[in-house]
Amino acid sequence: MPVVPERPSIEGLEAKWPDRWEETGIYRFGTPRGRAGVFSVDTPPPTVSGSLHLGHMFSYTHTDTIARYKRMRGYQVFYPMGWDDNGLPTERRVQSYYGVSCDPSMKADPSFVPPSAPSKPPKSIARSNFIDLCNQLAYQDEQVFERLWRHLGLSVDWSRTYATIDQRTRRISQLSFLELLEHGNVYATAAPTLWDVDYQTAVSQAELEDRTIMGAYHRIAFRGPDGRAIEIDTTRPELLPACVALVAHPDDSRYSHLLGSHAVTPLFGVRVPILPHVLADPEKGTGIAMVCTFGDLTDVIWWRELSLPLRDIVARDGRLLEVAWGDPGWECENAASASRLYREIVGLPVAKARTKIVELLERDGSLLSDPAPVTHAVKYYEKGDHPLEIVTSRQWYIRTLHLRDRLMELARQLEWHPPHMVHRLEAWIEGLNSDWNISRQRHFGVPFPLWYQVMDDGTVDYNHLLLPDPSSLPVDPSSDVPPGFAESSRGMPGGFVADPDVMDTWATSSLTPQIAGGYMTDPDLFSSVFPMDLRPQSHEIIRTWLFSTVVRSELATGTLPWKHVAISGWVLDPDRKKMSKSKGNVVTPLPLLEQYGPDAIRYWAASARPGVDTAVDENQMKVGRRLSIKLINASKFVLTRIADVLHDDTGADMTIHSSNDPVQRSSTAFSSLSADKITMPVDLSMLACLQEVLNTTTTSFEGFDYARALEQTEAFFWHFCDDYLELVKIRSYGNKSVEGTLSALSALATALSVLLRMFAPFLPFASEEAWSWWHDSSIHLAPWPEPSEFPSVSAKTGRELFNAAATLLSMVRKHKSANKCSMRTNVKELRVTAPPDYLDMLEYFEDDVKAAGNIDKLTTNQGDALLADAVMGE
RNA sequence: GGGCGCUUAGCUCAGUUGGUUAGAGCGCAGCCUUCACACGGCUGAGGUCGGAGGUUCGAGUCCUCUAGCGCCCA
Repeated sequence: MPVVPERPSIEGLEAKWPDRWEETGIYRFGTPRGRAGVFSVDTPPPTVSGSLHLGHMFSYTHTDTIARYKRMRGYQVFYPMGWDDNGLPTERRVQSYYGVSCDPSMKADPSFVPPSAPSKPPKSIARSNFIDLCNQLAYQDEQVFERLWRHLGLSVDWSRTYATIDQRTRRISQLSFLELLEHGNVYATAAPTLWDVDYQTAVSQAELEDRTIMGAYHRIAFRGPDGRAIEIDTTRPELLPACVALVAHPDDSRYSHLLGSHAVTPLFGVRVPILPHVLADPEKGTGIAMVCTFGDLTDVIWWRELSLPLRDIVARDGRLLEVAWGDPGWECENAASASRLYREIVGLPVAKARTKIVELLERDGSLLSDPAPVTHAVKYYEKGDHPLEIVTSRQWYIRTLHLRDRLMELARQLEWHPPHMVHRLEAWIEGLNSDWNISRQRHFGVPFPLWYQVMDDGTVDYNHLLLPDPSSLPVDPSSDVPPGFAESSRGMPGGFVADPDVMDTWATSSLTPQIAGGYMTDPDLFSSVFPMDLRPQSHEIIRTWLFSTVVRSELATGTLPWKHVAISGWVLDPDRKKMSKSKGNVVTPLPLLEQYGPDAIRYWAASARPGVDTAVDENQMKVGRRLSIKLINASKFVLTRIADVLHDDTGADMTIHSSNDPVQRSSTAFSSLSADKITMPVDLSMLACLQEVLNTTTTSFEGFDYARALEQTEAFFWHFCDDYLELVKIRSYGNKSVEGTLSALSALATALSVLLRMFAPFLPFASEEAWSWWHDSSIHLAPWPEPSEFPSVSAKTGRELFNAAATLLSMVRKHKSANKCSMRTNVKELRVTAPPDYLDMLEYFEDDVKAAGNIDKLTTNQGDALLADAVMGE
């Protein structure tokens, strides 16, 4: 039986409601009734390694307000949560948490027990034991995350949770790969690849970032065709042994006489061609550059476009490789001398090799001046600590370059909120310069579902793929065997070998609409939810997550994966600095949730405009907390008024614990109230104002502008409490006319019902609590308020009337405040001077203002402006 | 270097197609406690909208230039 508590409170609501919501399954998606009635959300799964920070609370709240609004609009809301647990972040977390490292060459230990404390130095363990630890730790983290999300009140359907490493995801990810393969959208090739030497894995364009670092130009002398020196500036002299050409701009008159001839490198005596290329920048250094395989991406372009030979000297660990000077591919003037010099640097990490080779050049007299410091932009893996190297290796690529025009078209078809965020994607597509490398030389990820034939001479035939039966997916090619082969022929002549790599984490997480929606596994579901209605995410992952998801959707279905994308800003620390672990200014959400309550955190989050970076602001949280309390108290007031006045002893739908003695009084109060009982012009006018606010709020929500919706609702609510409740308080007690009282109570009930529902997407706890005092079912399944719930409004009862009454009431308050009186102080006489149209309205609210202001007599005079002069009582 | 965004009260931010004396919250000041709310309420004082120029009867709102901050891309 619903009860209005005597002392309502927001304390403990976060412990009470999530369990009930779960028990009653109000957020379950259920069986779809067709695509039109569904609103589907493709939430980007948060990375579970590490901890949730306030930024997560922020952006996921934005999404939740939209989901709740759509649910109240009658949509079946498809809103699952996923965990992004595969990939490097989890590996790193396991390595540091347990103090272990993965050694793929070790055999699995079936009795392996994880170390209770991190071991130092890290203990090497087998790949399968390592993966077990990854799975275990990710699962633990996911439990913590889910509790936090529930605490925040996300209206997620937890029965549909997925993880990017789980069985279903691996199956869909591998199915999708085979589909790409079948349609020729993925290919493998040995090519120059951006490589992180610490993680020892390839890195894709999307994972790069430029960092400006200090370097130095070293001017070194090559021997020109006429024996004179050609001066070259380079920041990477250690790559001199890998030099394969010199390039100058074709229009650069300083070097045009040299083009087509050859130069000889210092120290190693290698004869290299001097060639023209437009990318040689005459402004840079001496204007003529050495091409090495490979110092940077421009080298790759020159190497490819000028058909230069390959001289690989950087190993995957970032150290210089052994080189056989004088052998084919390593021709030079004096192999013995080249070998002797190279021995000084072989095996060194590139940075050390650089120092050493500068010494050698200096000794040789080929270093023409002291190194000149420069700052320059260098490519890094976004998670890495050392500049990327470029190594040649075999990798799988998804074809994306040829899609550029189509992707641009798709980018513009998406509805962006806010719209200017489309530029981020356009700029990215514009700058695409390579196909998408999806091979990663890591462990905890989705393996490529394929093997290669080993020929009779023992070499691997990469052109001869061995594919699994799709029904057998997911497979792990390192332990499963291809159809028709036995495990005993693994690695043997005539047998097979597994592709050793796992897919880039984006290659899997780009499939979230397909994973959550059951692509190729649940066609009915998929057709009910795809393309998804909404993709919420933050702006820094537009080029990665959003982009890659659009690519995969286009390749799989030829459509966009979603209709709308809503971008959330970043959460900045209270000083408006970006939060980062290294700065130590990351704000953890749990203490704030406990201190202010989830509604307050949601209020702070929902107050931020879509896409706008927002500082952590505890003041806003306090305001949200106060709003929740106010909502509870106003609800108590309205419901108590209704029950106290209209109680009778026949019904049994409501119990009131009123002031002194908790008397149980039953009432059929609400059946006595209805829209047609609302007859008083002020009441009708207040509802007309509310209806207007409902209209604008609904429009805001339709445009995904939750912040404006909240602002509008909140502003009216304070107006309602400060002015309307005060105006009708006396009348609602029912000591004058029955008609006036019923009108006030009916209007209060209507307004409260509408306002609670308008707040429900933002303050799901407080609104549910107040709603539960007079309803059996959840407010979150209640319909969004509709115009038909409001009484019709005549010209006489238009929106001005309520505001006119509030203005006069405010003047009375101001007068009392200026005279340092209590608001209840008696006023003998209020003399109102006002224009005629105001005086016409006054008759409709005169009694209410007199009651609210404790005014004995109200007299009027006609005048130009509204004035009110109060004669105070004794 | 190219692009995007921001710059409005002490602070954090609204200001939708240009239109009456520019708004909110916080903070601040003053006042008010039986009768929904002290985990409160009321009232008030604070900006001429980064700068310069222009279009217009009229500009925070449009245009040009410019300064600073942030971000994206190269």
